[in-house]
Amino acid sequence: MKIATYNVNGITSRLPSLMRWLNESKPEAVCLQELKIPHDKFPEAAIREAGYGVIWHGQKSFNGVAILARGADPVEVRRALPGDSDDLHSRYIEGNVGGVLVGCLYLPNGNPAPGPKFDYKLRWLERLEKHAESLLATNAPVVLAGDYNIIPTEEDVFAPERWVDDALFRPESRDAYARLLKQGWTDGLRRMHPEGHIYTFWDYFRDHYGRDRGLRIDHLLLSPALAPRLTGAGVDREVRGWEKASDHAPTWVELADG
DNA sequence: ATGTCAGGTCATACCTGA
Repeated sequence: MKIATYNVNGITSRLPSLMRWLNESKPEAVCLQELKIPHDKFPEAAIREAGYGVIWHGQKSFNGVAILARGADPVEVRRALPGDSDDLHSRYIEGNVGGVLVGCLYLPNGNPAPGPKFDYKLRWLERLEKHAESLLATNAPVVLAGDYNIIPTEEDVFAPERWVDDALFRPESRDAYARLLKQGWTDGLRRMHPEGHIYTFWDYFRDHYGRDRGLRIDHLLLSPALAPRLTGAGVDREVRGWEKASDHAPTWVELADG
């Protein structure tokens, strides 16, 4: 099965591209981020007409996450990251798809750093680490997929020296990502492609896509029960070049039947 | 410093977030 993550940067603007990509790529499960739409305005009918069941958690203007499942309805487990009931951002949803527990996340950007937004990012990361640990303790096949807003290493950014003060590349962010891997999670893209630049995001500014000045910030982390089934991984980077594209490209892993 | 999207509003010009 193919499991993908795609930050759509506004599902209203991206609906035609999303439909085209679903039809061409036919992933079994998809995590969407940055829906940027009120919960009751989500285009559920269009998604279902494309052959996907869906659960989502919208929010006016910002954030918003969804899980799509081809020919089935995801079975929702939770729609918030545990650990702070006062955090009302729609940034996490979790559900079962085809025997795999899928956690769909949109990690806070955190800029400017330092500052309250960066503090929020670090608190969110602490909660994610705690929840990820509890998921590992179940020994279930789990994928934590989404826009992490973290550049894991210097290989994952076009000009690392320019990003040292950015919340996406600060040591605190990279260290948290490294701690997730140390827990036992496998970075699907890097496991299949250990060397070289892989980008999932290109800024709208200054023709970054045309000049391939990108970042790798969309990740799919596989639990030890799932990692042995990994057979492929990639980025549908041509989608970033389509008309009215998101600044992110769909990113995916392929898994053998369990 | 530059500059581009998307969504929203005390809207047709600015604001925030990214």
